[in-house]
Amino acid sequence: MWSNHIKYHWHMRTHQLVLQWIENQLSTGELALGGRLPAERTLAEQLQVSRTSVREAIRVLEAMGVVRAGVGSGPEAGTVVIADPTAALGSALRLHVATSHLPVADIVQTRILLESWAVARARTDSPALAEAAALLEKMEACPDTDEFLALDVRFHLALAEAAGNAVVSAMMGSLREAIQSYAGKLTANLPDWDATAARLRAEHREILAAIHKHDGGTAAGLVAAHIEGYYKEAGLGPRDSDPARQ
Amino acid sequence: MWSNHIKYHWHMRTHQLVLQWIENQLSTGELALGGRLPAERTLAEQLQVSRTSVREAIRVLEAMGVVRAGVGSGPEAGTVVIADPTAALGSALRLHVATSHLPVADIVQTRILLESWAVARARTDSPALAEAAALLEKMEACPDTDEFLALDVRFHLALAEAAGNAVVSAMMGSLREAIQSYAGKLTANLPDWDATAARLRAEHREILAAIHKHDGGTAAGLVAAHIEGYYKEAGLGPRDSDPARQ
DNA sequence: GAGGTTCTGTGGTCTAACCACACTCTAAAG
DNA sequence: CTTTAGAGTGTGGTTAGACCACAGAACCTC
Repeated sequence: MWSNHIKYHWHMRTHQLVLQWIENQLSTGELALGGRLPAERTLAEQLQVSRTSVREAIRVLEAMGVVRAGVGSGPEAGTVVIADPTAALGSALRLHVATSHLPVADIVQTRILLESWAVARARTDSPALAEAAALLEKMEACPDTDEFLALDVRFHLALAEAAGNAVVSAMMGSLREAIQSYAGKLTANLPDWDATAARLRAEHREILAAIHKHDGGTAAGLVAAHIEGYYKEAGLGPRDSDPARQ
Repeated sequence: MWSNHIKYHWHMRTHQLVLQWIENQLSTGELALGGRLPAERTLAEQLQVSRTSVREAIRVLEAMGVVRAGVGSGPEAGTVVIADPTAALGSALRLHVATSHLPVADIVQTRILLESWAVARARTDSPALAEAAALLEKMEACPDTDEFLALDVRFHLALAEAAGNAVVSAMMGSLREAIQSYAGKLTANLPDWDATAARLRAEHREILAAIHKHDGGTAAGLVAAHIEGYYKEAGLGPRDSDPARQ
């Protein structure tokens, strides 16, 4: 995005230079996950720029989930490299939804796409599946609606992770916030929450069972129907909700 | 991401406050697409923070593709609200690929997933399809390999847009950089580029034809085979490359 | 009226301070 | 000797104020 744009007369802004330097360090492996960036003042001196510019670059990386900044000293302090792709995608999605340029219906549709794909190829031995099962247990005896929804989102996230595709997992994770936010609003439209919750639990069990029977196709269909059914029941179905099919 | 973290003793950083304020303005519609933020100095005074903090917030928004900052005066100047979801996702993906936490194989796999889904439900009357056809024409007489690849990426991007899902389009767009970067590297492994290029063109035509015949299923299959075939020919197939199926 | 010239407001950058924090070291107290 | 209270050190967080480059607008001069 920043570099590679062969625009002559393009005066690269200073913080982008810092960004480029750090990205290069990441590419060459000189900076790896868990590694720490030089202190802001040090880095500023090294690159011959002001600390301000260094900080702007770090803010961007932080928003992207690439680093985490911590004050003080010790292992928790300093600016350390992390890997949280979800952070960037999630914030970006939320912001663009705020500008009304990413319709909620599209998000639901995308969720169905990603999730049905993921369960269709979920690995039976994935630890994420075990986590999903555990979450399902918790949901069995969960009286609170909000807590139930939170668990529900985590359950679906776990399903998405079971396919073992980091990009798909990250994208699903980034939808999490958006999903939880309006899923909560939708419960108000439901006539009988207890009945709905019971149905959701039952459907979750069916999905897990299908996965364990290595019946990916069925699992995908169940997931699609599950999500679709919820939004339809709440009166806000995606504009075209059947999953990827061919 | 920023708020909602119910951590007591959590001192929100100043630039996050600015971020929150701006996001709120976007949500309520007081700031809309094409609108201009108050000048940095003005905003700093309004929110009773330093200009530095305002700038850090703006840097983040800029990286997310939410605003564009321009110097000088006139319509091109100032900090303007834009909508470029691709920017955020693209940069984030590139950075996380740099940290080796998003395997290329996963990206290819995700590309196949999104793209085959998109063509399966492409709207025949979509302007994106017309653009795809135009790009195809250009590729017919394109001697340069790099240029051909650039056109190829744009062609596939247009296909993804034809489904009319903004989120899917944004995600595909964000993969663009990553795709083009290693697609270029892969050409070195090809024994006969001219032959390959001819085949790719032919496959593109088939895909477009299938879409226009409203045969989404066939189109999806063709796209999957098309992408998969290329990477296999170059000796770097995704680890599991068949598209969503049920 | 056409052509410069100055004015004004914008973001871009830098410096130099100060703060809060969390660990580390040290020296006094027991 | 152990414990503990305090100073020391290095980190990011924040601020104020200054200066620059830029681009349009308003103003003059010819």
